[in-house]
Amino acid sequence: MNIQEQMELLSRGTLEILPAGSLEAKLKQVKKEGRPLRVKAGFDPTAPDLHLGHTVLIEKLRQFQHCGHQVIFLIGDFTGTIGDPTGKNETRPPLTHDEVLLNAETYKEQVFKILDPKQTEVRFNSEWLGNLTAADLIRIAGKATVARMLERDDFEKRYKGGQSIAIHEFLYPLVQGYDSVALDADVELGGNDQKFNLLMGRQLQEAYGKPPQAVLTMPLLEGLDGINKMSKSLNNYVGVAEPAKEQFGKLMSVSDELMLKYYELLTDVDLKVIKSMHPMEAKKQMAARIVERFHGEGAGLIAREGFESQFARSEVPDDVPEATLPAEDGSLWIVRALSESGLTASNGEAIRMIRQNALSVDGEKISDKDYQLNPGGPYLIKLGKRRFINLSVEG
RNA sequence: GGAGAGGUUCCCGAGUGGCUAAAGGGGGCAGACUGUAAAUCUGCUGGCUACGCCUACGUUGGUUCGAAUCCAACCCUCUCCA
Repeated sequence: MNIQEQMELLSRGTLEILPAGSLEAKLKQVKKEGRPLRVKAGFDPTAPDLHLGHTVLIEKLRQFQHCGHQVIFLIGDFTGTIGDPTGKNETRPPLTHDEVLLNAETYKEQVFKILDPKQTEVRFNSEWLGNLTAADLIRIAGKATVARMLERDDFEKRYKGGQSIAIHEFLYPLVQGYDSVALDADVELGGNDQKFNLLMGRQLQEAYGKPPQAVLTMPLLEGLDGINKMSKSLNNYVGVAEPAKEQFGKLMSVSDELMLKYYELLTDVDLKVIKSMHPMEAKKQMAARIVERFHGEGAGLIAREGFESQFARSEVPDDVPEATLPAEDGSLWIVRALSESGLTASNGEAIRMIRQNALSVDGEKISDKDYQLNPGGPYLIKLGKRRFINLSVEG
């Protein structure tokens, strides 16, 4: 692929290339040197699952590979073990190194559904960060200023908004930037929220006498709520490893407006075509496409059929879980059945659901909270639209 | 180190002695409707086989018939000054 073609592919969907023209310059340079680009992207292994938000970046990495370049999939195991000690609203328990490594394993598994392992170098930043001395760290810290740190959008907001900023949070960008120094990255890829950190990488590379990396930022994918960025902690995500049915259902729950953004960032379909379609049909196709990507050919159609049967025609899905509970005094109180089987979190919730007319047993609406199940079954218990269980009662 | 503000339920945020399981909003869940787990509207949103009991307003004690509300000590956060 010539440089022109590469630029076209690589810049599609990107928000910014910093500094402008740097990527093209890098491409020309490595071509002259007869080597591939070293393209770095970092991932924080604080949760075991990758979600669609991450795949925006991973897709882009794959495109780099398609152009023949070397991808460095960097796992932030060192930073992950420190955890986020802001402590106030989001007290995240710091992970142990073992937990982080375990998460990293699942990352690899998931990420190679998209990336080519032969062109991927998986690295852990504890390799070099773990060996830094206090003196080293202070030397790195000397390369940046507080005023510069406060330019970062989220720091500025928190600072002005009277929220706490712990000192070590200033160290994060530095440490992350140092990764680029250690890895001799030519290009670093990140979400738009990482822009500051990515640029810090440039600054540090220069300070250490190395050529500064080109920076590529990608738009952040909004979560299912359409407001916040997709993240596990906000529970507005679609996980790469989730069951097809679950992914499909979640994708169907996005607003019509958000659907367009998903098409834009997660597919290569022409948006004009989508806008001319019926929104429901467009959404079903979007969900199916994405499901196919992670579950293989045909999975999208199966998920779609399951969805239509369960929600459009109110049929019972075919994978209803089974459970057995013992009777008490000859029968089983329905409220206890619901809470014990895990359909509801408590008796109180079960009673509320019944009062709201959400319960049916074997297709019959039950509105009496004192309803008893006789020994036998299995009873098909349905709570709301999505919770099912086949429950047997042991006499 | 000094002066001030503050810590409330999943989140934000009212509440300054009993009417407070605690306004309002968000989120979540349910119902109706539909074009879908969109949108909209309505309701519910600590636990307990429950007209009652238990647990909850940073922590621990205290005052009081009675405390999220008053007092004391402590912990934590923010602002200004140094």
